[in-house]
Amino acid sequence: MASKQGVTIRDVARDVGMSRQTVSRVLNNGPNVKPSVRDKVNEAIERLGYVPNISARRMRGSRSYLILAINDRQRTYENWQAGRGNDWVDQMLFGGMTECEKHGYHMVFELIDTDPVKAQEQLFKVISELRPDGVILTPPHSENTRLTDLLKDQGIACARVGRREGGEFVDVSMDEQGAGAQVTGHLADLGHQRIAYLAGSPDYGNSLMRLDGYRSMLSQRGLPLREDWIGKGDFRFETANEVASRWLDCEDRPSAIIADNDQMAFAVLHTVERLGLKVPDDLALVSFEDTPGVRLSVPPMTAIRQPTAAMIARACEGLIKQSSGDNATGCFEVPFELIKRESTASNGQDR
Amino acid sequence: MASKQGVTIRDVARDVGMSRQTVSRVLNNGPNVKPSVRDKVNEAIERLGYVPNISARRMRGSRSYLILAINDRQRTYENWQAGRGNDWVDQMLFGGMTECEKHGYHMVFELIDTDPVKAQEQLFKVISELRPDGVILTPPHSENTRLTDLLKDQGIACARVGRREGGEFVDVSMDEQGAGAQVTGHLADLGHQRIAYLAGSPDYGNSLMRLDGYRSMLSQRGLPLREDWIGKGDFRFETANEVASRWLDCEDRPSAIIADNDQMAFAVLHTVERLGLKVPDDLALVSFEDTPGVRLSVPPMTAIRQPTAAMIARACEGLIKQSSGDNATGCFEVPFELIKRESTASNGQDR
DNA sequence: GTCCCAAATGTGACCGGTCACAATGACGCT
DNA sequence: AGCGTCATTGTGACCGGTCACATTTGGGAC
Repeated sequence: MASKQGVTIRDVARDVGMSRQTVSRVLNNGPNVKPSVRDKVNEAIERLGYVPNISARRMRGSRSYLILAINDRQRTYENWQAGRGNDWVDQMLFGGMTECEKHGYHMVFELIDTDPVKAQEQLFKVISELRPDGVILTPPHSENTRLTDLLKDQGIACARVGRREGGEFVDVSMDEQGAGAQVTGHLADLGHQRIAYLAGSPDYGNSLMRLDGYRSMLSQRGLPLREDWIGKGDFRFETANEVASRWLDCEDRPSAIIADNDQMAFAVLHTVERLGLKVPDDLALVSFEDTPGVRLSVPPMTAIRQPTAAMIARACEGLIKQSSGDNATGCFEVPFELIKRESTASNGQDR
Repeated sequence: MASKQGVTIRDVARDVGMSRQTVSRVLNNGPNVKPSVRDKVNEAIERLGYVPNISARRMRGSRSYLILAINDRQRTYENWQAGRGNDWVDQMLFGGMTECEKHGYHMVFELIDTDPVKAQEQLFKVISELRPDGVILTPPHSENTRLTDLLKDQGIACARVGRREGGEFVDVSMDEQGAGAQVTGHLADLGHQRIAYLAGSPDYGNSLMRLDGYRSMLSQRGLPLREDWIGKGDFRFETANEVASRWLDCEDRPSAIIADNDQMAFAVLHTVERLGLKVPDDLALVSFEDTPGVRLSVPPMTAIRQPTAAMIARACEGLIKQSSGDNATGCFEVPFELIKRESTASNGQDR
């Protein structure tokens, strides 16, 4: 049959007439290797098709070359079951892999429960088994201090997506306030003066930051701020529907609505349809979440694209640096993007 | 700081006053362990919080407890970049993890290039590093014989998604022909008698199988088969647009269209809109691909949901069995689902 | 030429499990 | 009691790398 294990470091060492350790030094870019030897070893590695075995590396060595990405099981399940259409993991994979590859790392994805205690048990098991060099926590687990404490205790580097404290972590986030401002500015640029904001939960920090951006941009552009046009939503379709109906089913209606997430944006679209209005002619619409549904709706919506891939890439970069000994902790912001689509393709000036 | 490695098998052995090997036997459900000893060991494992280290396990042992899932880099990139909204990896993760967890396995996702030679090099590198117990190839890599040959040569079990040969592989697919038939039957049940089929590429086997299903169901229901209502598409939006225009912009138009993928279904929707028609009142529409866009379009489309999660779960199950010694190769079909949504919510009888 | 120190290289142990095989114990049968 | 067989348990080696430390080499200062 087949050789279960191919070429080993000893084979390479024998080939070039050097010791294992010298080959190991070349592999790890260690110091004190004569350039000529380094070249000879590299040539032999190439020629023999030697690839170091990752399991063996982490036995005696301190690095495992694995980055573990944690996602929430319930959330993943719901997205899947409800067919809600989220490509979060797709983006994580793309962003993370691209970065990991550069450094010879691999990504393992794991689902854990939302319940903090269960989550801790599950994470403990996984990190004991795999001993990854770093763990990426995504919401809602980035908030779970049991997990961060566990990782600290086990001496495993940790990156948190959506937090901005830094300290001993690699915190990666986007500029929510700037996004709120930019969205509002975009609408103002189009001539809109009657811009409503359908907010998510006030318990959710990011939501408040966006709202801040909205407020400050309105005042910066000298536009009126109407408190009755700041809708108290809860990220859900139904609630947003009610608010949108109240706003739109009257003469004194806004010319643009900013929705805090995709579900609420859909709700607005739904209401608009029901009232016989048209997007973007009668109403400009922007979503704060660029999920597939938002991109493919009729009409496609202008949206803030959360830089998931870039955030995960940044997290990986930090964790890998961290495991190489460099201190890479801190709080990092990744640039977001405003994707302009048809839902804001009209001119707001004439209203 | 922290203890880099926690409890080892020797700690457990010492605790219960037995040898490492006995503990190992308990871990692996080996034979010939006295029940009382087994219980005592399990209790100690629980109490000490012992979790076997996966890297150490695969050193001398033959299993690595890793399943490697291969996705196409370009495809993933395009889905991401174009914002096309595919939740393929999300579903893979959900299906794969759920199965892997049961058996103490982990999933590693890797992206490789479409080019067959590069793909082979990249796969070689990854399997040399990780030595996974099994590899799942997804399209288009399930067709690449360089990869399957490599895996055979290296003695690594291989599952292929979307193929149906079996042999020495774990081939997992869905019943495309049945899906074609069921979709057609669903429309016939609603009273539709004028059902058109917008086919993808004739080079693509699955596409032909669906078409077969369409044909046989039409004849089974005694409905007319019009060759001019079998549109030759290429899975792309533009081409489908032309075909749909030709069909719909006349009096003698179909009352229902089946589109071979989501892009073509969107194209039909687009054409319908342009012509001032309505779905589902003037035309029933079904997509053969249940991507997020399809679920969230206006109106939401009836579609065949490709059982991605279930197929990956099945693949994992097969690979894990295979690495336990059982022969689990073969050709397996996973049940698909017809998701009925608004795009077929009208009665075709009155046409 | 000699000495010294740094650069370059080599050696044995070790990481934490599993394998192959040896050793012991228990039980039934003649 | 003696013996064979099978169930149960233990022992040393080993997987393929890296660590810590030992050893050799090389080049400049004296």
